[in-house]
Amino acid sequence: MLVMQPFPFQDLPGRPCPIAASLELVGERWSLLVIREVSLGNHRFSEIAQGTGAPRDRLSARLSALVTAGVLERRPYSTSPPRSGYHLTDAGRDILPVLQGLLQWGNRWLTDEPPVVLHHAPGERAGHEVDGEWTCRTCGEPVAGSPVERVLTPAGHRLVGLPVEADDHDR
Amino acid sequence: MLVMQPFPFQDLPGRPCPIAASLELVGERWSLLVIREVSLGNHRFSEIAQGTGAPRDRLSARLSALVTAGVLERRPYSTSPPRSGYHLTDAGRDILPVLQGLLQWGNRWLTDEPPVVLHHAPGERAGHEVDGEWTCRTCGEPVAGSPVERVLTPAGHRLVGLPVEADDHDR
DNA sequence: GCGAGTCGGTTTGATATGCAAACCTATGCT
DNA sequence: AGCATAGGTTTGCATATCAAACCGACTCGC
Repeated sequence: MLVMQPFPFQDLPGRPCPIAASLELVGERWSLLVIREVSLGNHRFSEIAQGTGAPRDRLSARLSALVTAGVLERRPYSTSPPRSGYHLTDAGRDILPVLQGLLQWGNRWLTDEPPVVLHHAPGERAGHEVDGEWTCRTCGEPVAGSPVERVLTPAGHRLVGLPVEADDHDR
Repeated sequence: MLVMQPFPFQDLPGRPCPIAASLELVGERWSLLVIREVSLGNHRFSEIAQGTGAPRDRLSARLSALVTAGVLERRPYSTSPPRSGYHLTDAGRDILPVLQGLLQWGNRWLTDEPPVVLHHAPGERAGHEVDGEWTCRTCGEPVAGSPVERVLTPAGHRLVGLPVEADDHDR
């Protein structure tokens, strides 16, 4: 299932952490908005530029980086002139819950009148606004509020407090 | 429930979108890692600096911005010398699912040997790794894969395709 | 064939931001 | 006094970002 380049966690500036690693790939400005646009069905350079508001040179750089990272793929839709659209890979689709989390957080805390909300089961009578929470697929329980333990592998550093620096009492 | 400043969605560079608005507050480099550190129990400047690896001046700027945004609050823990720690507000705690999403995505796609994983119900025999998904609290169904409709308010622009520009055929 | 327009970028030059390292203030410790 | 620690701020330089101009390949209308 691992199609992307293994990420060198130990090269991260702070603690070796999957969150920091993820942000190295998709945390730069415009990157997540590019993924949003593509997920909305806007696959072309000009559409993504309009939807995000990103400068064209930044957009070009981000698109290349996201393709290299394996989050997007280029897919030709015309040979003359040669034109390609950008589409989500499996990894790209798998990051959409993060965007839904940001959407819900923004709607909850930043406004009384959300410009866009998600509706569940839109055709049915019982359609309702999505009220998302992060839930464990294995046991069905919400992750927030459950007893959760963070388990570290040897490279994982200490979670709380300062790491013990290399001992220098002998110099 | 809205304790933060209402965000001017219409001032965003691209479409007026809660995701973009959220990223304006927490999308800059180091911000989400600062929130991660505080959520781990590292409340002091030097602890956060160590845990994130952020330069001290950047950290200072991010902490101030996050306090202003209402994601963190300063809480004095010593009067002489005057010292404060940084703690999550309700809004700050509410963004942790986004970090869990990034954690899981990084663990899934960036490595075979995650440096840190979340374990559910650690004391019990049935403890297991968290396999999170974004689920609707109202109906209990996963959001991914369900029929979901994006509902726009008037300010929400078109989701797909380019917006119709102001007509200029008469000049 | 010719001019205008579109698409997907790249280049340019000014501005803003990020960075490491040094510095500063207040305090405690001996 | 002399040194150490915490929590920053300042400095000087490097990098990234931005808006705007430019470019090559093509299409369309005539």
